[in-house]
Amino acid sequence: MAQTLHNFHFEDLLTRHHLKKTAPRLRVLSMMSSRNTATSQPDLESVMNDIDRVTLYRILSAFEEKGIIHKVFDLNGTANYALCTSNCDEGHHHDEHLHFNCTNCKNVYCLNDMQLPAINLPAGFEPQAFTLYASGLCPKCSKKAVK
Amino acid sequence: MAQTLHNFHFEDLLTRHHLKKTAPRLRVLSMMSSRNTATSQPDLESVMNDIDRVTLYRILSAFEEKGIIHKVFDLNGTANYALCTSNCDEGHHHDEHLHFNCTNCKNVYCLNDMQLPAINLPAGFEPQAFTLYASGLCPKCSKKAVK
DNA sequence: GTTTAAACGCAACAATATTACAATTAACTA
DNA sequence: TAGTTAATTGTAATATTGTTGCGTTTAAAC
Ligand SMILES: [Mn+2]
Ligand SMILES: [Mn+2]
Ligand SMILES: [Zn+2]
Ligand SMILES: [Zn+2]
Repeated sequence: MAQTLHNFHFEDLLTRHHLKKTAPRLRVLSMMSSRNTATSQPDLESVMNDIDRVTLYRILSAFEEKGIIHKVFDLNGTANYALCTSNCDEGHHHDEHLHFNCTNCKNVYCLNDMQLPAINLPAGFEPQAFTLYASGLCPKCSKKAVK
Repeated sequence: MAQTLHNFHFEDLLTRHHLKKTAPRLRVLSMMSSRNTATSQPDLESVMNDIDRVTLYRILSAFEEKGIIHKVFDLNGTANYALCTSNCDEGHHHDEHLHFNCTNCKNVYCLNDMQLPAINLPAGFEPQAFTLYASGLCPKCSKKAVK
């Protein structure tokens, strides 16, 4: 996480997905990759406050469609966005990892390594995707709590 | 589900939680208990369109605080509400069951019997609650799909 | 350099949610 | 049973989040 990705990586990413390289898009990618947690819509909006809100929404939905980022709602129903690390395809994500929502700092962590256990459902239900959330204290906040 | 609950049950419920028995509250309880799926905020609002929106929000948050209902966001981030069946306490829910969101009819099902498997997290994370969602086709919609 | 589809910015609007305060009423008490 | 009061409701104003339509700009292709 917080791996040092350079601008040409993002430019590459955009080209591969047939998206024009534009300043707003590169900024969104750069911001997201600089964090080790997902970024909430309000955060995005305040940091990118010189980019039009509509443009931001369009960038986010384009990225999501292309499989570049995924959207996850936190416990308060707020949208959070994070880069996909699991080679998601256009229109087909497979980010079935655990999301951890800290009740203290509100951050949403993508725990990419945590695979979901097998779940079986009552007869009749035909599941296509699973999402697992955990909430509680993240490492930083649990340390503070000990003090 | 869709168990025939009578008005005096709800009145009882309200008294037990030190909530005044009012028409809007009884109607919300009655509506929710008549369904076997969670009720979305838009649904609630349109069915209860003669109750003020603010009142509705206040009823919902009061019920949630008291452990009478629980709130679950569907895949689109829309709030859905369902009665608690797991003896939730004031300020402390334990509705850790699976929620199934049908991609066709959009209904949210509380699968109260499905317990979550044990999940272990990376070091440092201190989970307090888990939430598991599945999406796909519900029994009704999967039947239709076969035709 | 020209062309053009894609992307952006702006304005208007829709949906969801919250806050402040005045009016009403369910529940308690005398 | 009437009177009192805190809880609840209604109303208005505002905030936040998200969408749509349309004119302008620009990255990319030729
Ligand atoms: Mn994630
Ligand atoms: Mn439920
Ligand atoms: Zn935290
Ligand atoms: Zn269905």
